[in-house]
Amino acid sequence: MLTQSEENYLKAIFALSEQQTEIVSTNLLSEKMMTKPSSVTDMLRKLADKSLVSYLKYQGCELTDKGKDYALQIIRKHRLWEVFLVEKLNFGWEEVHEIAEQLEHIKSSKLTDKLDAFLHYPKVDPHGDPIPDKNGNFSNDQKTKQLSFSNINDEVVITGVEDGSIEFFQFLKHCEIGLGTKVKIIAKYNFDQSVLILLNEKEIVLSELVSQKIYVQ
Amino acid sequence: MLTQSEENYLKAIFALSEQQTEIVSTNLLSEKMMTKPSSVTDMLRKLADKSLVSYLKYQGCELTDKGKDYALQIIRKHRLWEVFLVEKLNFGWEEVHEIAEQLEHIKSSKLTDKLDAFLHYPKVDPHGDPIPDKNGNFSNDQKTKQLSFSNINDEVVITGVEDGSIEFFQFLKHCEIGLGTKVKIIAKYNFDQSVLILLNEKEIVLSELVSQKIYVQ
DNA sequence: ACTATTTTTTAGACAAGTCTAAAAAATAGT
DNA sequence: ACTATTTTTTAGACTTGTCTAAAAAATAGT
Repeated sequence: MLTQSEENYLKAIFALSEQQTEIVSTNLLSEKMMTKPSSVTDMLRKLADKSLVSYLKYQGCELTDKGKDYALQIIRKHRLWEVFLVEKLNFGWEEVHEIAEQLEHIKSSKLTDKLDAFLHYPKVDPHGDPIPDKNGNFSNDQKTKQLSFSNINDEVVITGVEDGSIEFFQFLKHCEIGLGTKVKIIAKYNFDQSVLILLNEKEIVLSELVSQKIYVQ
Repeated sequence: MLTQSEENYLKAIFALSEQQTEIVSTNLLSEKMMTKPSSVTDMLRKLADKSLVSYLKYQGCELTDKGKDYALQIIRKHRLWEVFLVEKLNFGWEEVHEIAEQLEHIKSSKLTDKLDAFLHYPKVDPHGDPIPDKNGNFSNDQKTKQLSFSNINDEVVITGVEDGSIEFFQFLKHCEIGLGTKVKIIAKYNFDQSVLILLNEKEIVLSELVSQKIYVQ
């Protein structure tokens, strides 16, 4: 049984090795965890002792299969709780991350599975991120294409958004942008890479950064 | 913001000063917390520093108003989560306590209030224990009269059960004894203080101990 | 290839929450 | 009231997860 801190490290290593590099460096991990590199070194030795990561001095770390399974279970719990908070308790997108960070550490696989069933086995969380099943399997086809790559006159459906700041989520809420929202690309401006879209009969300009944080299909 | 351990001490002090004595001794608390008395002394000094308990060396402790409020919020969360687990996720009575022990430490009063609303503001948890409202108020009329005090031919409704072992809850489940169950007292045996009851057309003998752990009205 | 810089580790420290062993205070028995 | 027992506290230690400062290894610049 792992501590919350150990679980948070596993989750961070998993996320970094997906987004960035296969092998995660001590410094990168220390930034993500908002701790000092020396603290990371200590933790990596502990996780290596438990066969959750493979770690070689000065070379960085990588999750073992066991570590990856464990990380996926935490991610599963996090995303299921996010669905619960948004769909059942009517929380806003921007509020759920922090609470799910706490709920993901509750230890009871029976609880997780019953929650999964209660929510009718959702495939994605409120941000469009895929939810691993009981065995850690998931299909990741929601967040493949950024809105910024769409062409003029394309009519697309929003399938995901990048996990970002509270302000970013509040902006999306203000624009009425959510999963499943249909938008049409009206224009793309080369001078600042912004995109003009049509959404619910309103025209909205999305900055380059925003258009890269929204995924469509 | 308190740690889980501090919260658990507050909860234990609250429970003991309700069930046993106004002022809780170090030894009694150490038994309840399953720690050594020396650990309790340390913690009491810490809680006294935070004005959550009043504590005098060698004399025991008592919750301050602030400590009582805090304890009631934890109890509120615990019991709301128990209702959620039983009513929404179909957990059995006997399984929910351990999970609720974890969930009660999730920090978000907004979550607690939204959960309360989602469950339609329940007044009691699955064991018949009252759920404090947002302000810590609750009415305690569910668990006043033990089944053992009922008289022959009384027809009563079960309003609560004492929080007990997993085996005790499994026994209740097997007998189909739940909150709201109607029973009729058929006989009381003086030789062992057991009670014979009629429940769903079946006759069941309840031992003295069991009849004292069931509350009726 | 050698030095300068960056990255990572080691060594020693600290707070929280626990323990054991010993001392001090309170309580009980006669 | 005095001693024996019980209760409670103190003192010192250990673990977890963190830190700072210094040392060691790896990387980059010319």
